[in-house]
Amino acid sequence: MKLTTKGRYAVMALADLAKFENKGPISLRDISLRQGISLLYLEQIFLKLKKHGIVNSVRGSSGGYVLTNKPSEVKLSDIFDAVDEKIKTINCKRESKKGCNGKSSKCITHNLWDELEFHINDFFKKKNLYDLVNNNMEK
Amino acid sequence: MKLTTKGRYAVMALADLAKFENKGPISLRDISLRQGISLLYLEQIFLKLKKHGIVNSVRGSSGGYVLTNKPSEVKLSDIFDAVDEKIKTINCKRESKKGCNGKSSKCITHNLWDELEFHINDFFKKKNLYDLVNNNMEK
DNA sequence: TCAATACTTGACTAAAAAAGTCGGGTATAT
DNA sequence: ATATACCCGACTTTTTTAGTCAAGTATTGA
Repeated sequence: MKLTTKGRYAVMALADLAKFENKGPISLRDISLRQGISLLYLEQIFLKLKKHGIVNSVRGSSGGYVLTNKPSEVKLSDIFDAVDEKIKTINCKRESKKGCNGKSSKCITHNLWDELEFHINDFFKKKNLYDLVNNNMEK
Repeated sequence: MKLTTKGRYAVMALADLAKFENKGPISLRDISLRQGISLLYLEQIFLKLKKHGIVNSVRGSSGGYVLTNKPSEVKLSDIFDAVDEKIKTINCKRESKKGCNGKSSKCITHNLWDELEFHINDFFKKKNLYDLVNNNMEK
């Protein structure tokens, strides 16, 4: 069980963005250098972040990206959502073999995965970019 | 972010074992049929479970596997451990590029991943096979 | 005894997903 | 007008996961 780089990079990049918020648009090039993430990969990630309204872009030279909202309003769960970092623990459904067809006759561990999913999502819903940058990690 | 089948299958199979505990050794063939998991794959998984002392084996016909300890004493974290389903969220270390070399100068999100890891592990430490089989999921 | 059952082990392979690249754009500030 | 930087789809490589195979060994029951 692990996070993909996409999710991790997205959070790192946005934390970087939050940190330098007051400097106007930040170019991906800067983030790439500071965080050691491939520029081309970052472009891919920011495309998604933009589509989901988490960042806005400014084109042209001296352009870059800015956060749409205040860091304290950006939940980490929103970020993971945007880059398709889903918490998926059940694929019982695929195996039509035994039990777990959704409604009745759930497989023996079904509830467990449901609960885990909730537990993790809950964790990310409680954190925002402001917490991250200011190291407010005691929540 | 997702669980691998190895971890899921291990839990499912052991829950099955716990359920039929009083019937003596349970063969992998039975588990395979009941849970719809490939027999050959189960063998691989149970090898690991045995190495980690979670199950014992009885050879020969009418042999099979039994739980070493009572279901209530088998934490899910032990199971995941045994089959290498690790919760690994950080690999900051690989990238010697920027920050996060362990001690000082941790990367900006280092604490976050640490905390997540703890959070998930904690979840699994609180659950055991008995809870699972008896659907004691409110913990 | 001997055949059937079931565990043991390492190596191998196929398939899927993740990670990252490429090429050719478009917009804008200086 | 030119350099900077976002935009976008398609592509390739790498890694991991999932599952198979072959060749065993041990034990029980008929």
